[in-house]
Amino acid sequence: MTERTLQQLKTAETEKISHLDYFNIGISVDCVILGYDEKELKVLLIKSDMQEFSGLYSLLGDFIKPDEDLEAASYRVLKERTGLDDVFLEQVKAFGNITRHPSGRVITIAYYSLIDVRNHKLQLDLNELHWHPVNEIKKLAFDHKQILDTCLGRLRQQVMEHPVIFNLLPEKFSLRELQKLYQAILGVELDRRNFRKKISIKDWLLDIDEMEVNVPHRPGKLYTLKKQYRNKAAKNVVLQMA
Amino acid sequence: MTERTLQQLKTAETEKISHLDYFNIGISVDCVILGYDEKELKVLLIKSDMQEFSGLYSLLGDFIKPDEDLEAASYRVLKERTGLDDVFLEQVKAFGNITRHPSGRVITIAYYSLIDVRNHKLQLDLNELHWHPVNEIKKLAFDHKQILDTCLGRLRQQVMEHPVIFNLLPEKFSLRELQKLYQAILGVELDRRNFRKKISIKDWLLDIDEMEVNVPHRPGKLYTLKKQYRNKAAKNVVLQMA
DNA sequence: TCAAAAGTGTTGACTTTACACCCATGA
DNA sequence: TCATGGGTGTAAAGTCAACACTTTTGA
Repeated sequence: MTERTLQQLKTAETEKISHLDYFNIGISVDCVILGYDEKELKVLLIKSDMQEFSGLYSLLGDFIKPDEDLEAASYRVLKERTGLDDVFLEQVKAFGNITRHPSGRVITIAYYSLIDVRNHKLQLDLNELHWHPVNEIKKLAFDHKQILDTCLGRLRQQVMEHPVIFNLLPEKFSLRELQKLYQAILGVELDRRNFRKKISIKDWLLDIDEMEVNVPHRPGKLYTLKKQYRNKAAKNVVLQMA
Repeated sequence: MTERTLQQLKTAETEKISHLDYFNIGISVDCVILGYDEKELKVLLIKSDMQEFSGLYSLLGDFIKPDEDLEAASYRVLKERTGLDDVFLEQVKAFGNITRHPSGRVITIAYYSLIDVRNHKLQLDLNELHWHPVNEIKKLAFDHKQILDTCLGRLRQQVMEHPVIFNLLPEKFSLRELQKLYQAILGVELDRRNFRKKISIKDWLLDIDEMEVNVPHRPGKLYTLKKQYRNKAAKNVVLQMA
């Protein structure tokens, strides 16, 4: 870390003063913004600007404005950081340990978001904002590692029940790309034939009669998610016993 | 409603003044406290003391204190209302619509709790606090109907994966009681033989070599949940694709 | 002609469902 | 003796997992 960077850091004390309006209890949203780059699941992180967490990365978040819905605050964070506003976003849970924020009492509401990394040609280099492979993350500022893990757990839970994973892919994709993405999220190897069978039973995909181009092997068919499944809000899962 | 009751009601305005400390954004917890009385799943509700919701019932909740964990606040509400403190409690999600509370901006974090109704011989008659069959609830104060429905959905989701349902039963129970409880929660009829098979595979239960007494039919064996499953905190569900 | 992945079915193991009879108890 | 639920097994259907060969393309 350079001298210059050190001087720019806020302390918990200075942040507390600048956000004084919020402190009895402050409320924020934190977004686990996930993307996929053909190999790995990645999360968008920013270098923490708090001295207490110097050198660590943190999730993207902000305080909620008094006249702003929870979802609106999350969408605002997303829009500010990625330029995207038509994205999948789902609340996971609230985190509220007394000591989780060094500036004072801050309860945060965690969201996870799935975006197609090809859609944002944005200012990633600003603000030390970067994609990080989720599997390589050991430690984050605040309790953000715990938040990340909780959100990844929720994603794994949703992924076979609901067609949410497609938010991470471009509009047209091959079954190979889709399978690799499932494998990246679930952390398992899947049998190719069984995978294709399972997906075809779900009847989520539309065969658009196009083929891959510029692949160094036999091109596969391209598919797209059927329109009726392209909602950006998740539904509640209801499992049945019998 | 009597004249006397009307006079006691707070208005949003008076509540706003008395809770002024909390308002930029107020944060509360709301508890969906569920019990089971051998026939139905019931939820503990209190008659709303806000004029805006006069005649309606609401969940039990309170504002979070600045030095209090989210879970601690929920446990406090439970303890105050039921006298119980060793109960199952799990966070579901936060609700934060701008207009959800007439006194101002209040974000609430919803918990659901499972208790054995036989354990609390408490002051139910005070404060118009009563058990209500969940299936008969049409409308509640605030957005509490939505919160209730969301919590019930979460309960249904958890119930076959994790041994949480036993928190609603006395320590010793028969398989019939257990089956009826599953049916009440899931809203389905289950085949008795298949149910017993499925439960026995899970290996959650200990045969304590006692029989039901005072039943008007052949007494069934009594079981108890094995000690290793008797934790009061739920675990995250992780579903696997293959 | 090689490397890489596409495309495609079958079998056996396991899981789930549907279903019926006799037994023990209290009223 | 009747009503109620206890206790128990099997067969058929459905689902899931394992597995291999031929084809198409680009290098």
